[in-house]
Amino acid sequence: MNKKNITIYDIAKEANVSPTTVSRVLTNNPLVKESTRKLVLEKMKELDFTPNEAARSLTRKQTNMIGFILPDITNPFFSQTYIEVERRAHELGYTVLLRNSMNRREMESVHLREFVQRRVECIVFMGGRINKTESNPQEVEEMLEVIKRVPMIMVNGQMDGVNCNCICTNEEDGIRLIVSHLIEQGHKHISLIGGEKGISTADVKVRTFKEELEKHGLDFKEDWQIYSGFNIDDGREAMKKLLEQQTLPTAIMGMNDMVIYGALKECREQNVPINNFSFIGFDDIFPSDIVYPSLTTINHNYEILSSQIVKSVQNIIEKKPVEKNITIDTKLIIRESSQAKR
Amino acid sequence: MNKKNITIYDIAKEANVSPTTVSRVLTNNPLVKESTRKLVLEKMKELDFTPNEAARSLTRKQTNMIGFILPDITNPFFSQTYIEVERRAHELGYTVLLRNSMNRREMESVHLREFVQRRVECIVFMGGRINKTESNPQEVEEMLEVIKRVPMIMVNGQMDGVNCNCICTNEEDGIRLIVSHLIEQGHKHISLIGGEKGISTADVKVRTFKEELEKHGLDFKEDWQIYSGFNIDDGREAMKKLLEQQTLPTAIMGMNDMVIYGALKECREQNVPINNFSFIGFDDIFPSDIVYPSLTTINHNYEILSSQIVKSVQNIIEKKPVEKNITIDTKLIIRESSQAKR
DNA sequence: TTGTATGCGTTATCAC
DNA sequence: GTGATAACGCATACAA
Repeated sequence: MNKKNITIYDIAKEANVSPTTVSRVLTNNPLVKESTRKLVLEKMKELDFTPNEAARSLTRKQTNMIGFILPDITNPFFSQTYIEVERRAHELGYTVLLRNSMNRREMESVHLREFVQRRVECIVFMGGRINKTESNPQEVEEMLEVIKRVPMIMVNGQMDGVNCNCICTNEEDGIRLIVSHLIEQGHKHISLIGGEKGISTADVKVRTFKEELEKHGLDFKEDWQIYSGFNIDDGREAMKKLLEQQTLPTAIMGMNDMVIYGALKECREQNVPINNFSFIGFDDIFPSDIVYPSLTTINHNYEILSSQIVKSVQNIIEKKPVEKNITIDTKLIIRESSQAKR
Repeated sequence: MNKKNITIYDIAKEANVSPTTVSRVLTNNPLVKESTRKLVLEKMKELDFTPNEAARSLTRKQTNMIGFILPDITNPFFSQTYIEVERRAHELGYTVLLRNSMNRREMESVHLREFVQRRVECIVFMGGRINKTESNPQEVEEMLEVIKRVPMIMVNGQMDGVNCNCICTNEEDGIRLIVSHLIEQGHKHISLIGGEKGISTADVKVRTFKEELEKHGLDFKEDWQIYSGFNIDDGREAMKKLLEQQTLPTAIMGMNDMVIYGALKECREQNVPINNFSFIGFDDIFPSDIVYPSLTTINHNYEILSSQIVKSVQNIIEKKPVEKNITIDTKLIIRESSQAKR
């Protein structure tokens, strides 16, 4: 904020009308005569006037802001989701506030508090606390406090004890698509690497994975399901452990694409031919199309996901009915890494 | 904003003090007795009070917001820069508003207008109009209008006729590092692909590239410098054209990493051995460490870059002296793609 | 230390 | 169609 702030009073004076009238043209009130509207607009241009959004928010009791908390925008999974939300929200006149939590609880708390303070009209939450299979009581309580003040949408997660809108990828189905695909390709020995026990997205995948193996009459081999984490290095670590085993699988699924990037890296490091395995990721983030071999993976239908998010946001803000739980179907993207071998 | 908004007046009543006193504890004014401060805080907790940021902004005439316009947050180059800025700004109590312009001028205008309206205290600008070698007069004029109201920092760009703070990567030096490295590796036939004529970052690189070749007594071959764009597909396209040539280079530099990802892809598509060439990118975005072969490239020193951005933001807002033009040195990251061949 | 009065820049409610 | 006037929720100058 600079020097002399010019306000609707200044415009009013210049245009020989009341501040009210100026306000009316600002709000596109049709009750104002065309000629005076023109005059006012002219003066606004002349004086380089821009309405103060803080003042507007104060009186209208709405900020047109929505808050978006996610773990890490440098992860393409999140940026691909975020950018679509931003675009669509913008079309509806909403400004989105992005905050990275780095999956850290204090960060989440700080951001939540700020959002409440700034009176965002809806919060979109991804990652962190809403991805724990067993939710932490303190975190639950905090969420409940927040939800009393501002509506929230949880994306790809939920919290027991927090009744709130959820929009989730159908991860179970994603896993089914993968297993079916691998079996079609003739695989009987499948590994699942990465993720972390207690993180719901990992638990769900492991559970479904087991179910699917059983359904198809395949054995689940404990040693081939290796937790490690969700990042590239975690993928390397898991792959390293896997390669130490006596017998090896022929196909390797990752908790996400990142993990597989790491696995590929580890193979190269150890001079293990990439072709020994079929690799499949999860998320279909953009590098999966450019790594070598390009990665077969599960796509989240980002457009649908983000459009659902924004649609829910809008309905919530406008107090229209909203589906509490929305599931987004995934699709299998087949690339080089899972082509039939030998 | 929900039901009955509770305000400092409600707290005041509950605590039997004046609203002023409540305001004082909100602003950490030390003049308030410890016991009453405690009482007030207690009541605030009891009533679940959160100060209204819009109201605060209005009276204090500061919003603690900074605006950040960049082309596309899904591009790791930008997200890697952005996230560091967000983190550091947050430590200083600033909220950053992120806006994607998709390099589109109208988008930039819309965002600029919104920033002015929301009274952000500083704008950080990347990409789009500030990367044109010849700046558009209308865009210049708009920028001047904006700058009159809110200070701006241009990152990796500038505009003739707009006197404003600039923080730029030393791209010339980056190119020099690359050429030297390639020559050390014994290369005499070097190509530069991607980018777009008229975009300053491309023009600068091409110019420096020519200078460096000459300096080292190598010929600049017109056919080996191929414009196409900055994305993966543009890289493919350029590589395709290159492969149609009679004689081929032994080393290929890209305008950025993305372009090289595309080039690698095209080679595979055409069954051209990757090993025929040394590849070098620019930016060191994260997939460069996981593509195959991992990509030698130029790193922007993201920590230094972002810390400089935030430092400048802070100085500008606090009206301390600021260096108008800051240059950030790059560093060469050597990976597999440029190891000596044959 | 604490309280009163006023301003911040809009919008909304009336009345004219 | 237009104009006073009162909110909106907080901070600050000035008093006490």
